[in-house]
Amino acid sequence: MIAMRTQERLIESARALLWERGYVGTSPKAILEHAGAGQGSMYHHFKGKSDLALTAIRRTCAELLGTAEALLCGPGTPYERIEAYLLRERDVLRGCPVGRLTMDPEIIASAELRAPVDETLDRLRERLAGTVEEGKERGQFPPHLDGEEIAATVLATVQGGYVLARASGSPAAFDTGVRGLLSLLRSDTDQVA
Amino acid sequence: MIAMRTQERLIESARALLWERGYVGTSPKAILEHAGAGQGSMYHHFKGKSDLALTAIRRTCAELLGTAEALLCGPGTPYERIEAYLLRERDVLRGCPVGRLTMDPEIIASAELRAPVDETLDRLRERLAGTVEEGKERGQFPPHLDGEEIAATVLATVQGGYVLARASGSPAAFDTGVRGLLSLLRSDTDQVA
DNA sequence: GTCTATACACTGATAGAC
DNA sequence: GTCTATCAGTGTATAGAC
Repeated sequence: MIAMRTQERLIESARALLWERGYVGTSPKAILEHAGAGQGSMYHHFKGKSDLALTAIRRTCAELLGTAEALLCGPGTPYERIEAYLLRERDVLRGCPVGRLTMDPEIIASAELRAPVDETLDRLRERLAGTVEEGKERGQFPPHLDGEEIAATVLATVQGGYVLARASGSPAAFDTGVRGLLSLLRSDTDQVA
Repeated sequence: MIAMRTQERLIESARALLWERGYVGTSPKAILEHAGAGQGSMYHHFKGKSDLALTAIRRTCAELLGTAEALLCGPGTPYERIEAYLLRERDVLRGCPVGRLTMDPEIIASAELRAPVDETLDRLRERLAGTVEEGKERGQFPPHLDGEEIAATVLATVQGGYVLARASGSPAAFDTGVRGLLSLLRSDTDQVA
């Protein structure tokens, strides 16, 4: 945080605290202390808490979408790309920095704050759905599977995996759920390139 | 709330607010106002906010577990029971009253508050795993599926379904994810009683 | 048992000095 | 741009009257 401008430190501090404590659980004071800034700085660069949060959330969403799309548009067969997305390294116990926001009452109550979250998960679903459809065309997945449905299942398994892991205090439950999903997808996979 | 004793009204008010706003987002004042009680009542019946929350959480966990086990131990084949659990009526946009607590930093930071959440989701997984294993014995599911893994996948799909639904502001995403999961389970199902 | 009164820190925001 | 000072309201908890 040392070599950043104050505005930048505020955004990064807000991102970290929103991930850890959510919107309701994050106070301007906590952000300012984390950023090493005085009370007035935030109100110079942003209209208030929600304005700073919106900037932070948009950046987090963009980053997450970039990471996921890189894997889903990368090399390999459709199954392999979905597998890569599911098995990618994650800080499981911290939860999903985007998904966790959906449990925050003030994020859901604000159309503006919810919008980037909605858009991010929606694009991820589209990308996953496209990958499944491509797998069907290539004969890797059977035609009776629905791309949109499987996409939602894959994304839900990931988001719910975080819930199970955090409840148990261990990443194991996340991995177990993912392995189960992969075994179901493999059952349907003709091992064809 | 009219015919209840004050203590009971406090617990039910805490349950409602914890579901809607989480632990961090729920203040004693809000609980007292919702319950129509004065400031002192809560501190007569409970040691403080966390003590009341613990009582409320335990009751919510017991209720959820009861509902789920009734379906998973009910009539029908293993597949049908899992289907009944997945398709049961839910207030999807409100989220899971137990699962949402895992995104609360103060619940996770407290071993005492996290314990009932952990135990509830763990028992649910065990019950689901047993159901899958039973399906394997009966020849309804193929032997290569792992009961524990599929149980985690099923539970994660439900928990993650809430996330997708709340993000999009519509229950549709939950249903889509569940349909995808059921289609994967059916692919592996020999339609045998 | 339930109430009001009170305490003290924190919340989100503004004013104005530098 | 950043700071300190200040504000009205809220958060969690206690004291003590009834």
